[in-house]
Amino acid sequence: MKKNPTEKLSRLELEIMEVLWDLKFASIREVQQAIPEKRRVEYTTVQTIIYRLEKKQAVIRTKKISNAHIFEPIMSRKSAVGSLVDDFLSLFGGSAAPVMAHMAESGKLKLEDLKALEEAIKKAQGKGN
Amino acid sequence: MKKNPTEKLSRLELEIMEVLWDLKFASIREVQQAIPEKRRVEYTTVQTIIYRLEKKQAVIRTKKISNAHIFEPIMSRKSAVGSLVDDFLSLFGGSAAPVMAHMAESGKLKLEDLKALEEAIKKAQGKGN
DNA sequence: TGCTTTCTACTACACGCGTAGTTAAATCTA
DNA sequence: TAGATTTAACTACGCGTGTAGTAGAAAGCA
Repeated sequence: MKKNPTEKLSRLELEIMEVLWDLKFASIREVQQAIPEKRRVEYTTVQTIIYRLEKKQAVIRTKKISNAHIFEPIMSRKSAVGSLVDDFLSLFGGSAAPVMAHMAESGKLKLEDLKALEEAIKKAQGKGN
Repeated sequence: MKKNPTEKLSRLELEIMEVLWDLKFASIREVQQAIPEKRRVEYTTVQTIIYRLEKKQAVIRTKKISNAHIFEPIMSRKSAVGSLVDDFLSLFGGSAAPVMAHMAESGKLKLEDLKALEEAIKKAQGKGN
């Protein structure tokens, strides 16, 4: 009954995980520097978030280079995004259709997107069957 | 520069708005009773949320029946859902495609859903052009 | 070896949210 | 009209999140 697999990440936690998924491993300073200037936050803020990610078992510290710890992601991007999506869909009863409909209506979804999606779904179903 | 149009609603706020959109108007007690037993919360909790919705300009109290206030939604479902969707998409750079892709991959989106969506998009685009 | 820089570890704090208790006023009922 | 019921109005509180400060240890440099 453990609930740790795929704990939900917050906005900033996700942003930092993106950096780590990209770099594979990094120190806190490196993560901070890798955040686009527009959204960059203080070193200690990044530190706090990474510690929280550590508690959530999304990252681990693997080694120490001089006096800096090196962190690596252990939660996969797929599972992180997945739980965010699930959580969001749960607001609408758990099904994707109404959300999609809204995106379509507001022009966020284009026909090309749908074409690509159909392919993806066909592929996924092929795998499933 | 007012930021009130379409303030973001939380999970519970949304649930209560759903009730109000459905009933058109209701007292706090009526809202509470309308929430499915599984998720029903205390009267005072509903009250607190409705007060917060009032501050966010999502509902207003229109009249008083004996000693109970009657509330009505003034934020539209469309704009409420819209800002939630936008907010969520902003986690992924604001575009819908990656989110869709994940839903497709995890089987949350079916081909039938896509068919329906295509229709919706065509209709919306027709309107747009 | 002592000064400077950098990083760690810890703490703080405000705000939103979910949740609900308390107190008092208004209304209903016997 | 007095007691019971229902509302309203206010307050509280813990958790998650974004944000960062501070103190002290470690490492690099002169």
